Amino acid sequence: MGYRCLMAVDRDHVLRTAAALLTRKSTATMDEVARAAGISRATLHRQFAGRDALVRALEELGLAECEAALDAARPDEGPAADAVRRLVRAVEPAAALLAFLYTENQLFEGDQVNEGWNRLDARLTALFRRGQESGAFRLDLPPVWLTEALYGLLASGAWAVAEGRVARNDYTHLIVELLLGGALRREGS
Amino acid sequence: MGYRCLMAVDRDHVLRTAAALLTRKSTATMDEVARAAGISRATLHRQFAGRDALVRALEELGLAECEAALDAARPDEGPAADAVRRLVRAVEPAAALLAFLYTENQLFEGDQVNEGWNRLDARLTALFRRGQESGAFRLDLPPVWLTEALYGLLASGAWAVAEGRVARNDYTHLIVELLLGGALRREGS
DNA sequence: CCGCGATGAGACATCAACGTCTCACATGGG
DNA sequence: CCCATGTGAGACGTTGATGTCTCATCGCGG
Repeated sequence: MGYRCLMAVDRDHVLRTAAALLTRKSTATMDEVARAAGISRATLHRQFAGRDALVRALEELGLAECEAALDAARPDEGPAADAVRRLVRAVEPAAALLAFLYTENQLFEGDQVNEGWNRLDARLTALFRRGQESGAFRLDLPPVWLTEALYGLLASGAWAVAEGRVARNDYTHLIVELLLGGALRREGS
Repeated sequence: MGYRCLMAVDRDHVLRTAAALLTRKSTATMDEVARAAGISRATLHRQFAGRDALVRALEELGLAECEAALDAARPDEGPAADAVRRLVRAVEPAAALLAFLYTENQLFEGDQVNEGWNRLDARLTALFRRGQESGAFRLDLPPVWLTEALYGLLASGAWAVAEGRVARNDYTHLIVELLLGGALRREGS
């Protein structure tokens, strides 16, 4: 018996290929997704009941990667600003997928948003709140807004990189510096 | 003779209604768009050859509103930071439409992006560059990135408002303060 | 060598949106 | 009053993606 082990690795490969494709072309066909993954449409359909199931699986993948990045960033250790820096750096590989899911979720008109996003939002919001309470972050920008803005900047950055407007290596720096420091020069430096 | 004047006002009304609907549900049907505008699908088709034509028209509308907002903000007068503030305030009414077009354009895979966007990008980039050259903006964030980030924040803000996460009245303030000042408290204040 | 399971290729029906068409209506001007 | 124009309602064919199905093939273990 094969223990279905091959199916598992294939599934992950298909998922990541689909993520890479749908990130670039969010309206890609099931056939295109299958072709991109090097499998037939039939096999794709055997692993994911339909397009919805595929998107759901991508959602869980992106969510898991974000949570993993957040865990790796140790959001409760050290200055909040440094934690944000670590977080953005850690989440960079998943940024494109996150951008896809972020815009995709705009058309889930309130039906069922994966509960996982709420948990992730809560953790991010908590990080920003910690920054405020420690005196490092300003108080007139609500943690909820900072969370939302982080999503937006991650997506914008991913697209800017994809279109060649900014260098891939600058991605983390540009996002972190803008989110934390803003465009204005600081009086201190 | 009716001078076709009624068609003009109807066209504008349809366009704005479509903008409001597609902003919330980017996959809305032509039938839904027509119904939302209070007209029949046939009439909608008489005014816009197809869905593509409708999106193109929306693109021109959003572009025109952005250019108008930029004109009204007088981007060449006074401190660049104040100009950005005026710009965000002026572009707020068009923010939702801009958010729709911003994500919609992600799937124009390089074919034909309306030349108007390039002009708008150039004007925004020039504003940020002026801020750098005047010494007000930091130099390690390229104007191109600031432009891209502005789009992203405008979209994020529009969605956050639509979902009730932030108050509509705070929209301008939140975006401008984050874009210019960042999340960190400034040493000076 | 045989059989089992997974796969690829492709046919097939379904469905939703689209675009086009016709026809009836009603509204307003001549 | 009459007609021209714009409109609503709806039928119709087309298209593209989807989901399901069958069948031939291939690889691998027994």
